[in-house]
Amino acid sequence: MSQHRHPGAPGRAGAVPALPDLPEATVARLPEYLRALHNLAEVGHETVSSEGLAGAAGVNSAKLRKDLSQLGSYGTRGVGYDVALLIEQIEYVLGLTQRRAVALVGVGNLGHALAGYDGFASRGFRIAALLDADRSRVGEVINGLVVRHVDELPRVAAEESIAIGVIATPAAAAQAVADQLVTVGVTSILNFAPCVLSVPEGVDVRKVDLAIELQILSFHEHRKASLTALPATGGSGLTALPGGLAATDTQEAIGT
Amino acid sequence: MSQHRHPGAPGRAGAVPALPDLPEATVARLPEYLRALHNLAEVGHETVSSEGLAGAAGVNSAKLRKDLSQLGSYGTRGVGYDVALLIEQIEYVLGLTQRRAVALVGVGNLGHALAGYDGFASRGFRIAALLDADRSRVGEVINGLVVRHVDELPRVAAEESIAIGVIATPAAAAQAVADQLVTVGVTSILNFAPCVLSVPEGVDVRKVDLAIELQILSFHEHRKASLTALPATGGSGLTALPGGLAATDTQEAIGT
DNA sequence: CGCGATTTGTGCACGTCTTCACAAGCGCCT
DNA sequence: AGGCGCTTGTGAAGACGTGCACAAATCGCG
Ligand SMILES: NC(=O)c1ccc[n+]([C@@H]2O[C@H](COP(=O)([O-])OP(=O)(O)OC[C@H]3O[C@@H](n4cnc5c(N)ncnc54)[C@H](O)[C@@H]3O)[C@@H](O)[C@H]2O)c1
Ligand SMILES: NC(=O)c1ccc[n+]([C@@H]2O[C@H](COP(=O)([O-])OP(=O)(O)OC[C@H]3O[C@@H](n4cnc5c(N)ncnc54)[C@H](O)[C@@H]3O)[C@@H](O)[C@H]2O)c1
Repeated sequence: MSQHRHPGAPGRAGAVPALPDLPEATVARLPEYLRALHNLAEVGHETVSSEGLAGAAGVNSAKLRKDLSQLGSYGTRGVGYDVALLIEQIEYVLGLTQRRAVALVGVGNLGHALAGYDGFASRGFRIAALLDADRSRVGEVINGLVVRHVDELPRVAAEESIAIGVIATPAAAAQAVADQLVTVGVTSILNFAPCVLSVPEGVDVRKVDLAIELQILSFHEHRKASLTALPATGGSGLTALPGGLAATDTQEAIGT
Repeated sequence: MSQHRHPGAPGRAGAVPALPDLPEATVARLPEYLRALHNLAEVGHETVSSEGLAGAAGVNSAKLRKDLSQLGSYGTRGVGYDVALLIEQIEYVLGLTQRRAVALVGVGNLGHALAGYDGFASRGFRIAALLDADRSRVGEVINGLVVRHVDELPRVAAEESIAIGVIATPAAAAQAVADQLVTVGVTSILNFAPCVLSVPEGVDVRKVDLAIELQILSFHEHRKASLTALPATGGSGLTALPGGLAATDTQEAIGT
């Protein structure tokens, strides 16, 4: 019964965990499901239906079921999904069973905020190093970590096994930093600098650009403003649910 | 021929220039083109080919041309696009001809970084207010702006015309803040708190979740690692695709 | 004035993602 | 045991996004 052998969780595995080749869109949503599941677990839910979880994660329930079926997951018809098991499954697929080491390069305005952020630790990551080019910042201690000079990157990479590099330097320096990260073997980069990075094949880059998000919102504002002649749909009022559970799935959140 | 009236550039506008109904994917890329165009303009380029701009923005040139054609934009065959004109066009479509006012709620760790960020001002936005619930933070001056209590939101909204609300509070408070923003008429929200927001129809929400980005990267690390263990498959593998496309989801190798 | 070089704009085919709708499976109750 | 209500997993259809390949348009030059 509880002996559902899940595809490759640490305990047992046929041979190769055989990571299914998940669609990118699914991969991007798994972390959201995971967050929702942790919230549910905290409130004591042992199982959850696709409808319930979809609501908590802000997606369509059919999409959620398809996503979960993709990773060979196990729900029970008529009952739903086992929350704990599903957490374990998703964490395994996302590679969160090992706590990955993150190197943060650029400890300025934004870097400070990131360094002090506890969301890293609580979601499967560990800041292994803070690096900056400014010698006057080197030595500063943030959250128990000392800022080291970026030239020490090779040494740091040798000491710790850096899985992910985070770039929070000005755009002008970002490409150089990316090159350095790649040189020391980093194959995943999260870039906060507003610029395009060029990296060799096999290296993944994701970017976060605040201004782009705002500009997308601006576009929709503009569009909405130009439609003011249209009748408003019956305002249903806001649903204020206790933080954590959002039941209505009617939201305009724009994906990707 | 020049009869092409471009939608409504500053010069004058008939009335409402009927914003074309752009695909979301296109909207999401326009800001990237805009950034690249500004860079090009700074270096003195007066025109740019789709190939050139696509390179600078990190996308496929056919996609770029299709995007630009969507917004009825004008290139000149055999020449390319006029950089200044294109900037004007895109800024118009994105609604950046008016500098939009942003209210930032939650001036903590992250909020401080955002408040001190000059990327707002330089990309078409103006921080109109800093708000926090913690009375001990009220009165603090950041970057020339004073932190006000969140209860003053209605007054602030009346004074300034807030177009966009940015939420940088803990997740537990985010829904309540969103409700407050909606109440005072804000219809676009950028949410940094790791939670799903429930908002009435007509309100747009975009979210930025650092942990999700990291977890997506983690998945690809995991997948890459599980492939390294395997023998080279057939050997077709990675034979230096010249500038070809190896892009999986975000971006990978980009030639210039 | 016409020609060739260049580059845009787009028709088309293909792949990915979303959503609906429903059969199959499960547990509970009688 | 059997039936009933609930929920999953998935086939199929359609919407959406992508990239190729090429005709149409424009410029510069002889
Ligand atoms: N502050 C924000 O809220 C915010 C928001 C979105 C994006 N960003 C982007 O994030 C980046 C950082 O922003 P910021 O406000 O923290 O800037 P900042 O100037 O405060 O900090 C940049 C830091 O990077 C360091 N640095 C510069 N070159 C370096 C190099 N080659 N190697 C290592 N470190 C180097 C600097 O010494 C400095 O400490 C910028 O690209 C900015 O556009 C910032
Ligand atoms: N720090 C980061 O780098 C980072 C990165 C990604 C996401 N986040 C998220 O951003 C949010 C803020 O993070 P932080 O590190 O700045 O936290 P923080 O605790 O430092 O700051 C939160 C601020 O919000 C204020 N606040 C609380 N309730 C409020 C309310 N109802 N109305 C107005 N203000 C209120 C608090 O007084 C505090 O000043 C969190 O949800 C966090 O998960 C932070």
